[in-house]
This record gives sequence, C-alpha cells and structure tokens, in this order.
Amino acid sequence: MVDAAPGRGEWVLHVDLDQFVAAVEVLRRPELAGRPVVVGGRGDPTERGVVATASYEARAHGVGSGMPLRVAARKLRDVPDAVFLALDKPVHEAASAEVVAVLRGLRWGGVPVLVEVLGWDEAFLAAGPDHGALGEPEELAAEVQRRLLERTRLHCSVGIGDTKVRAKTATGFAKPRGVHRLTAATWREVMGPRPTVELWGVGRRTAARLADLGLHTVADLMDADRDVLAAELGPTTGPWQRLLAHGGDTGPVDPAPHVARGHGREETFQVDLETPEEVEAAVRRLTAQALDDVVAEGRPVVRVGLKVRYRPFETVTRSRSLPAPTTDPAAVLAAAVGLLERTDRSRAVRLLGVRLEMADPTPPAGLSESPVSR
DNA sequence: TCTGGGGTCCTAGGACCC
DNA sequence: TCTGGGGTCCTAGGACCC
Repeated sequence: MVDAAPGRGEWVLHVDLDQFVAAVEVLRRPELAGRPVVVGGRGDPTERGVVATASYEARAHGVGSGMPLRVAARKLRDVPDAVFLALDKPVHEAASAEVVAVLRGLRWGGVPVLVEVLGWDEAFLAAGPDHGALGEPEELAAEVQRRLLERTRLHCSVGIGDTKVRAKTATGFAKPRGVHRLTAATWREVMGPRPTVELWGVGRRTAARLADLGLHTVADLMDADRDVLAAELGPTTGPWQRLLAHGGDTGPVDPAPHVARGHGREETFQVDLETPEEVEAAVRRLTAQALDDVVAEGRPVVRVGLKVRYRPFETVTRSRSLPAPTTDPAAVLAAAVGLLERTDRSRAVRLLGVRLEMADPTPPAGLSESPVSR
C-alpha cells in the first residue's frame, strides 16, 4: 500500500548520529573501541560536570547523557576498562562540520535534498514531490547512512515521517544504526499508550502538570479538551502540546542558516566563589568572552542577562535592556556588572552565566524589510 | 545522585502610553 | 466620585532542547 506523506506532500527525514561525541573519540583512538567511554567536562570524574555522551558499552552500565560525572563514575566503579575523556570542542565541531557537508551534498533523483541542521549531531532532511516517483524514503535513508559511513566513518539512525515531529520521534525507534518510519497512519497505535514525557517538547515538569489534569498517556493528551489545555497551560502552550501529541507539525524543513539571538558564557566553578570581588571578576571575564562571539557577528547588544547559582542549590536570573544598542565593550561590561547589584552578594556562588542578546541582523541591502513577520 | 554549557521560546505581571 | 480599554515594552522566571 502506498503510504504517501499527506499535507505538504513531502517526506521528512531526521538524521541522528549514534553516540556522536564518543564515536568521534573512538575514531581518534581506535584502542578504545568496545570499551565503556564517557565524554564530559574536563574528563575528571571527581570534578563537577556532566556526561555529554556515553558509548553503548557505558550505557549498558546505566550511564546516560546529562548524568553528573560523579554518578557515572560510581556506576562504572567496578568496570576497570571504563574511560573518562574531556569534551574536546574544536574536534567535535570539525567532525560535525564534515557530517553537515555530507548531508548538504545529498541529492535524490538529481534534486538537492533540503537540510536543516539542529545541533552538533542532528539534522532534518526534506525530500519533496519535486523528486518525482523515486520510490520509498527508506532508500534515501539507506543512502544517507551509506554516505556518512563512507565519508566520516560514523554511524547514524534515521527517522522517517510526514512531519518533523513524527520523523524525530521515529528516530528513537531506529537507534542504533537503523531506519524507522512513523506517519499519521501509525502514530496513535505506536505513541498513544506511551507516557506524555516521551513526546518531543514535553519534559518532566510539563508531564507532571498534565498528570495533575489526569492526562498520563499521549492518547490522553491527543483527546484532551483544547480549551482546558489553553486555560491550564497558556493560550499558546496548551494547544501546542496537544498538537505535539498528535505528531504534528512545527513547519517545513528550513535550510536557511541559523541566526543566533544571542551568545552567552556559563561556568560552574569547581570551588564556589566566596567573595563579591571574585564574583565580579568572573562576571567581567565571562562577559568579555561572550562579547567575542557578539563582535564576530558585528551586531550590537540590546540586552544583558545574568544567571547566578548559589550554594545551596538555587538559581536566579536578572536581565536588563540597554538604553541603546551598543557595541562598546565598556558599556556592556558595566551593564553586566551592574546586574550584580540586584543579586545577593553575601552568598557563595557555584555558577555564573552571562547572556548577551543581539539586535536583529540588518537585512541585506536592496531588500526591503518584510512586512510579514513569519 | 547532584546536577554542563550552549541555546530557544513562552508566560505573567507591571509600567507606561494614548 | 470612580475609574476604560487597547497596546507595547520590560523584567523575572519557567520549561525545554541538544
């Protein structure tokens, strides 16, 4: 039977590299193949830090992404060949760029495939009706896997769907190294009985709020009353969660380069900062680092934000719009330091974050500003 | 168990303006 | 006396993602 993608009439593929960061490390050091590899922080499991990626061998011992390194170390205590490695950002960015280049070079039926990069190790692909009668999307998925392995020696999993949400969700069933298709025709049967937290965009908190409303499964949320959801979760968020539960939409695959809203720097200190002087010096350093990224884009700063995590564990944020957009480092530094006046300067600080929001990029000369906002 | 660092988007409430 | 309604901007904070 023909299971054509409805609506836009195109297939969405979600490509997700398998254990990306750990796989890159194993390529650099083939002797690590088959061993439990944990990448995160500075590679010292006695430090504050979390797991960025764990190899499948490490996952077999219960180690997972986002887990504190100290917890991972405990789980691997009796595993002598386990290895902890630092996150080597330049190396992983380079590997990511190779992956993206391969994806952007893909053609199907002689027509370029649209690519929307999601992060270091993920992308959506769109293969539309313009590609003609080329057969099943699984053929394109297999081609993606073959070319990525050939060019980068990395394995990936591919989800196929008729929306981004269904493609992304399908990838979860494809891992590792597989291909899985999930469409409107099969969504309710597959996802309906599962807990809402398994939906993309529904986290622990939202799942708890939904549970308070008696909505425990995806099917519960699919069938929930729109008005009740809007009243309980907000006029946008409520209906949005219901749409997610149905597996739709989040729009077309967008190949346009990502334009950052801002840049930031965040640091968890191995030893808490005890004095206001130490805190202010750290704010200045982090602000200067974030400014480097902003200056590189040539866009002025319009807003400065500060995040402070105290001991014991409590996080506050402060922010301020600048009187006028500026590229003057002194003005930005002063604004960031000024936000400290609105924090409790007597408490020990374990994390500081600075975020600089930038003005919208200037449209290219010759193009009038679009009156349409999306 | 004890929680990174980079981001995005949404909401609520207050200030302010006409 | 008592007190509009619509709109925008700003700030703090929440939630989520990779």
